[in-house]
Amino acid sequence: MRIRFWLLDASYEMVGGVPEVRLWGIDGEGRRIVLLDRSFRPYIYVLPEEGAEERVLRRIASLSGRYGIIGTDIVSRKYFGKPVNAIKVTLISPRVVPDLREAVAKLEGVREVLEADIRFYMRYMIDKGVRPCGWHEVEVEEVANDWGWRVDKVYFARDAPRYLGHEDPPELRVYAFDIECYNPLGEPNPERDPVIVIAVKRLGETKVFTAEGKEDRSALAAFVKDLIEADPDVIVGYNSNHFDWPYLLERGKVHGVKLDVSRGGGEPAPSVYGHYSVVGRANVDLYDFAEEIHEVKVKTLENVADYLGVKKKSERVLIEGHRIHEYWDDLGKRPLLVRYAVDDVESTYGLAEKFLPFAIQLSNIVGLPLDQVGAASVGNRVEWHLMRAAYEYGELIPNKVERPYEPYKGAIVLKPLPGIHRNVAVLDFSSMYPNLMIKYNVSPDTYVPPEEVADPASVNVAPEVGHAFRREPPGFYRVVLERLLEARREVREKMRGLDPSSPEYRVLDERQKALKVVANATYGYCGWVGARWYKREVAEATTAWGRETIMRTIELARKLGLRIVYGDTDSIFVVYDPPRVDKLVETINRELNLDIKVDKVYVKVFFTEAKKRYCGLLEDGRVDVVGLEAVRGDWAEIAKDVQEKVIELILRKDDVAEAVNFVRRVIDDLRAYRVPLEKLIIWKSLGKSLEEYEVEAAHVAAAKRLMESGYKVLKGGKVGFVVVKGSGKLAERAVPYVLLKDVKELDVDYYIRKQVVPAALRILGYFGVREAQLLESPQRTLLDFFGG
DNA sequence: ACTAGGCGGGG
DNA sequence: GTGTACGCCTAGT
Repeated sequence: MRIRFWLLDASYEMVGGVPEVRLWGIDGEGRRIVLLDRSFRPYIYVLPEEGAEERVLRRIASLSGRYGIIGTDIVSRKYFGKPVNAIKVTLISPRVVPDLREAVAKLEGVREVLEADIRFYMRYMIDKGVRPCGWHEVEVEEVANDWGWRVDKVYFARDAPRYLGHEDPPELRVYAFDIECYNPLGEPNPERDPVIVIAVKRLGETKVFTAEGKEDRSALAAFVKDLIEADPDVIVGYNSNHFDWPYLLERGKVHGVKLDVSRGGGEPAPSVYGHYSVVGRANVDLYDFAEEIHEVKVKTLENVADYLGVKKKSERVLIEGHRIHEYWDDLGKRPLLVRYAVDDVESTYGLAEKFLPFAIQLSNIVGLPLDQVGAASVGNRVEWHLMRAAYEYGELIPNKVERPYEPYKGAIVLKPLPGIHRNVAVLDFSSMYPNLMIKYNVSPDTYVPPEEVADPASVNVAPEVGHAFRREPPGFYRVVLERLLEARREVREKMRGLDPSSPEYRVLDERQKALKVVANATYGYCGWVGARWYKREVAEATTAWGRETIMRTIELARKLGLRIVYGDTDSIFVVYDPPRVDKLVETINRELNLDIKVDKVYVKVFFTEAKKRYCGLLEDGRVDVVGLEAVRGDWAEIAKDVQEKVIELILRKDDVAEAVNFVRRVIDDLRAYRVPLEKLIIWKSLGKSLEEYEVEAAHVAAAKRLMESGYKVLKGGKVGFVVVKGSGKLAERAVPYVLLKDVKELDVDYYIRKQVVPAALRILGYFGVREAQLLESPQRTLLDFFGG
């Protein structure tokens, strides 16, 4: 019998002494299935020293019995592009691989042991061309569900699954959950504090399980029962890998309640990249995807849901985390806490609808299972994509090696022409670094050390740095990047014929975004010292060619009579003259064989003296703010608001006087404590743990005060503080806003002189406005006095 | 008056 | 644990 299935999750177990790969999925009729394959065996590669093949082979053979080796074959592969003979050592059990690796590495004549650190089910998927979040077909035999797995069908594979494609993903059953914990002592402790509310949501239904007083055993059990009954394909939470799951599991231990919610039996288990694995389902922590939204500074669930239009903050219950226990203890307020949990779980479910389509495409492209792809770092995503490509390309996968950090030169940023410019076009190279790597065949396997360059005509030599790369054959990075960019072109081509509101269009759009993300991240990856395919020369040559490209573009633009006002990395800003710009685009296309296009046109754009800081009014009326305080997360909201308003008045109305008066009014409000506390909080993140700091910065001092008050402050966390009156350093006056007792303690003068005034002057200074002017009294209108 | 540490956002 | 360039704050000398 032949079936089609869409792959959701992969796992393996040893059964009767052999490894059994389990592919959990959904078939063409919507049945949940598991496919068992016992035919695959783990292997590693041994790279012998020159001429040592036979010797090493014999030595490995002598280890056979001890390690369960069932095959040793000499195979031809490539290693950094060079043909090599490697010994492929096949064995029975994946569990023995680490030991075998160590034993073999010690043998005389062994240069390197490769691919001994690849998880067994990943190895299976790579070798069989099986892809998560994609359709496959396979010849099967149905078998009895002896273990009581939570699936409709259990099959034995009679041959290898054949990958069909990623189109038409099935309808997934999504289950969102969120817990609230009793926390009278600040941070809740799972050994002591009960889970008081568990809110869950699936399609069309929201439920709440609550503790009885401080007794949460039955709530826990009811949650487990509900989850099993819902039988979701995807379980989503917000920060669930780092809070909800570990907390629930601890509570389960306290009560002896097993959180046996997987499809194969068993609890969620800590796994790679810090995620929890629920066998047969995809456990996705949406926080991983929210992290990539840079527009939201403090990535709480309510902020992210608000930003994405999933649930407005104004239309939901908000409770400060440290007050949750008060709402539980006060029976009158308990319904509010329940509503809060429901708002949270509805937000989580809404985020799943926003993020999952992208996550699914990313998973399919890089080959990591859906539950891992979000948790994996960018570097790991790129690397898995490369590892898959390496297999197809006959290239051995290099080991991870520890290397010292080596800095190298990056891109060019032009000095802006300060002031206001009208009608400015921004010209952008599309995917500049990937295209340069393709164009010049930049790759670790095409790199030719200086002493080995025999024929200068056969290599591309990078400007400034002089690194040489063979023109032919195509390097590994070229092959991979060409494939990605080509796939993206095809997807975008298909999108053209579709209705943008159709589900098909949405899927394709998410796919093209994922393809772009992976292509663009590949350059950063190649310059990361932790990368398997790291090569400093590759990264260094790529940026050198980037600098050359932008400089030649500037030259060409000038020759065409275009006036350049700014440029950064892969873009130039020119006074828009359509015929000349068209000519430039065409010339670059022809002479550099690269694609540049008009990305946007500013009706007006304003530059200060500083690079990477400007603002502009777009043709459609929107205002872009780049790099300025208004868009930075480490300035008080009041300063950001003021700057944004000043920018609007300058760009839209050319009204300096009105802008000045606006700033004066805000200063006046500050002096009278008429500004809400939220607008005075300064958020900064902790780049390291508190002990590691060399200087006592304000946010570090504030974090220490938080710690003393019983809050947990971790590396990577954000600290919100306000500045209070007093003498001495800022650090001595930085108080966590949650600990502020009276707003009258606030140092409004600090906010005026160090926040509002500098932010306003960054713009207004260019128009001759000085600090003293801003500090004068505002002209108040009647409206201001009578509740305007 | 100066440098260094620290941070965040940009391309 | 993707890269470098950049500006600007405060601490510290």
